[in-house]
Amino acid sequence: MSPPSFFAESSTMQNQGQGIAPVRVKDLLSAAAPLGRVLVRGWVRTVRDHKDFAFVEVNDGSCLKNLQVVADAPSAAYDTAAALSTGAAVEVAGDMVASPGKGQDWELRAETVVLVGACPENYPLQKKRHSDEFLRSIAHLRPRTNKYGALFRIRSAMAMAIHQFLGERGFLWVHTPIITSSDCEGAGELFEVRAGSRGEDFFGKPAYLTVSGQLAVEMFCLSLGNVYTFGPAFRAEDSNTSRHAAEFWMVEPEIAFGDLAQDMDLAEALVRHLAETVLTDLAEDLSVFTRFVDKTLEATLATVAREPFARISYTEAVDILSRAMAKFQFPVEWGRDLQSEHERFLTEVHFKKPVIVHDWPLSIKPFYMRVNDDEKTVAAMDVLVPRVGEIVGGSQREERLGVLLSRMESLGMNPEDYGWYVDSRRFGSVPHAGFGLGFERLLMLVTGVTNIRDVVPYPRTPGSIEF
RNA sequence: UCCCCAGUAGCUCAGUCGGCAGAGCAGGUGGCUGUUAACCACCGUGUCCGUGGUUCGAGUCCGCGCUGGGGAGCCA
Repeated sequence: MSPPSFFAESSTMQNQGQGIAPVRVKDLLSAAAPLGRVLVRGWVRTVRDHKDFAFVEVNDGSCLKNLQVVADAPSAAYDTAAALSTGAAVEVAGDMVASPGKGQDWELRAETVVLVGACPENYPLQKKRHSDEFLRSIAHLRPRTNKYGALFRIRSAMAMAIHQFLGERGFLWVHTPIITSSDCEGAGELFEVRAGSRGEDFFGKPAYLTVSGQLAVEMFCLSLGNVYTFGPAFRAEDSNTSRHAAEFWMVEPEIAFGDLAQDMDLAEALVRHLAETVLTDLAEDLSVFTRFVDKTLEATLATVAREPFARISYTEAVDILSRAMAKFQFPVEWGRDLQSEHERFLTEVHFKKPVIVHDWPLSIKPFYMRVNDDEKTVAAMDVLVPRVGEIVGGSQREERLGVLLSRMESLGMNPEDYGWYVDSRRFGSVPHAGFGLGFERLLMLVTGVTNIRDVVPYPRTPGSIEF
């Protein structure tokens, strides 16, 4: 049972419970023994009223299950309960007793039922399945459904698990800036930031929303040791797909004195740990997705969590794809980037589990990735997972000043624009490596949800910022 | 940004060859002694996405636009 509510004593809300501390439904339903007189607050999912009694299903968001409230007639509690409608907010006080009916262990025998907030008949959520498209149009109400309640509890738990996993391994969380000045971090179009009437004058130079905290966090890696960022990133790309959003969250660990092998080890350990966490700690919420979204989800997650990822070089990947009998729309040729269909073939058809592809052609990767001895490839790696595709992208960073400068030069970049970044290679440079894990793509992996818009509370995509 | 598909009641959808706008669910009313997305009976529901055109007549055919979805590119 969780600790008593912080608000138990200080609540200003007038309730009928005569000072009883409110209890969350999750704690009530998991109780081993009767809890006596309790107070519950939540939202009505459905009402079944009969002549002599009424059942009210109350959900307070703490867990998937509803609490069954029973009100006997004749009583004021019955009159209020029978008149409740789906969506109404209620406060119920009564005795927690073993349920004589089937389907639940406990139920709340209501002494008082208070209508906290009424809900009229034009409430959009009904006691039936709705399409994801419809629920997306009422994003402010969809967390009241079973599926999205479970989704956002899982989202919170995954974020917590990431902090815990990295924290336990000595990684420090660095809050890199949301507003940046570098206009060429090597990834995508930028959103420009303006300050009302002062415009660009506010910072004295153009400012943008960050596309990645990597360059900034590298500096802290070279001072604090192992570090990570975990926060929002923004891309102004006109991407209209189920896997892209203009605002999304990324986890970006950076390993001091680390190489590509350690980078792959950490990425694999993190993804496997998160899959295991969902399977073991979030089984109830996960069941929604196994039942209604993807019947094979648990098997897929078990494979992710418990089998080592395949690891192949880019050159080997090209070899496998060239020999594959599958017909690809796009040609496979050393030096070209892998297409979605190629990624899916590797992870879904060939290996049937997550695959790490490492050592990519230098010509298709950004300036900060470490050049290998062959001078044709860089120490980069992508983690590909079934259904989602690329979930992690990372590399060992180029720590040699001369090599970094010549890479920037050959890409037409001006090192003076990155003075602070280049400085780090001048003053006590060390090998280091890191990666970015797309948080929403991780959520798609662990829930089976196929549209990124459905794992974000209020999704932002081109032409869409309704909420 | 490109290709494809869709838009009809609050929701999910049917609507034949161009000829009076339909069903289920939700909602309302009543009934029901333990229900589980309860059940039974009865009741209401429309800018057929918008706009222009073809036609005696358009939900239906054609053009344009908007919105949503699927796929591609880019990427996390």
